[in-house]
Amino acid sequence: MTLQTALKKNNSHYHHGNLRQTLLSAATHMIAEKGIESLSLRKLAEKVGVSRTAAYHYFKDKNDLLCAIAANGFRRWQQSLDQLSSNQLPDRQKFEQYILGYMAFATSNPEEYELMFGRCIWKQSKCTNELQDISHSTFQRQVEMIEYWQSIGLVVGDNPVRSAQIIWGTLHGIAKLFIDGVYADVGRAEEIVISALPMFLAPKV
Amino acid sequence: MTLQTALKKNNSHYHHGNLRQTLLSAATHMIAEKGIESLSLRKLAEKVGVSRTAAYHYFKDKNDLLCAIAANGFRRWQQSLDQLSSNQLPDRQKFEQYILGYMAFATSNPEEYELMFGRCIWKQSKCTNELQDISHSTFQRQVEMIEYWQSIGLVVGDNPVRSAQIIWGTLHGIAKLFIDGVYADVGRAEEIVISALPMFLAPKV
DNA sequence: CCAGCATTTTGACACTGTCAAGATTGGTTG
DNA sequence: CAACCAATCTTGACAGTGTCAAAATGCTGG
Repeated sequence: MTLQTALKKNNSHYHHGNLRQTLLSAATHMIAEKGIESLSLRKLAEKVGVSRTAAYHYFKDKNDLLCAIAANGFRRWQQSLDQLSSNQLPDRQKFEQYILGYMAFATSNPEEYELMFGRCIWKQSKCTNELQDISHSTFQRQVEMIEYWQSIGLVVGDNPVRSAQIIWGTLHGIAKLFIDGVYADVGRAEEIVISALPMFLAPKV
Repeated sequence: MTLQTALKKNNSHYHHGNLRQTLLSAATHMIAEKGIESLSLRKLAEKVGVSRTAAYHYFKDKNDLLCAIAANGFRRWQQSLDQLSSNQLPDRQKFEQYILGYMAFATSNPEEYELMFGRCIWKQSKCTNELQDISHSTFQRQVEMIEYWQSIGLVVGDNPVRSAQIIWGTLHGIAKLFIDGVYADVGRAEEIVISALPMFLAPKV
């Protein structure tokens, strides 16, 4: 195409250089803007200024690309957890921050969140090894955090895995009801999750 | 096509008679079998033995068809609630049955559940009036049930709407983690939700 | 300078949802 | 009974999708 050729003349490389990264971030932006289901490889390619099948050299599939985006999401969330772990707040506040942080992460990147925890990737069980690994280690880490909060008597229950499942389930459920549009007004999510907090805390002695 | 004509000769009607209902139940079965995303109007039409665009006389859209299926789901769930309301169990058991019933409904009709509460319909806010109405009345009803359980001191909290949101959120979250395949082994769902039950109950006086 | 390699493009295919226009039929009215 | 009408269903067509195979392009080491 003449347009494409002109564009390439301008940027002056047929070999893009870092196409994989470019595709990833463009796709991430498009998804955040218009939603997962309206991302097509062809529109993505056009946006990046490359031919429709160029992505196939870096990603096996469309699914493979989505997995990579989800993996990035897990990395970002892990950084959030790092930051939380390293601050000096008392445990009770830390737990509260964890809850609020989870909700904030989910509601401010709803499409990425959907990719990370939604049916789109997990249901068809076509999950990349990379994604498998990082998600597992994230889950593991959350269990450990809750295990600690439980061991010091902050959180109810005697089975840490079980408590983690329930707490995570609650956060996930509330987040999803908002993200998926069943509940309107995402602003209320924080409010709700704060109300739920006492439910998780062990009765004061 | 000769084949179609032959088939029609056999069944001997060009006018199907109750195509709408036939489409609905065929679609419901296909979805339950192969998942929402692998339902196409064309495959559905072929299965029913009708041309690809026949459905458009009864449903505005593919989305419209999905909404109708979801609405049926809500009707089924309301029947479950009817049955629950009309039995003679003590309140505590009734609440437990509600929790277990919700989980059973969700995990035994995962695709229908996804249609009822998932992003597919709600997110794009292209929800039928019919679906809007029946879902609203279902939500309302659940709030009323929880309001009652709260008024008799069985369930924690002082704000019934809020409690309903949280309890529903928890159930929804756990259900979805299984349905979407984040957690494997759906059999464990019931186990988990039973562990969560005490969390909802007011401390015994 | 050229061969080989990584990278990108072109062409093609099957599949999807959906619209407009035509074909077929059963029921109603004269 | 016949003729029309409205409901119902089909055909044709179009744009969009993911993906594969084969070709084209540019870079790099010998």
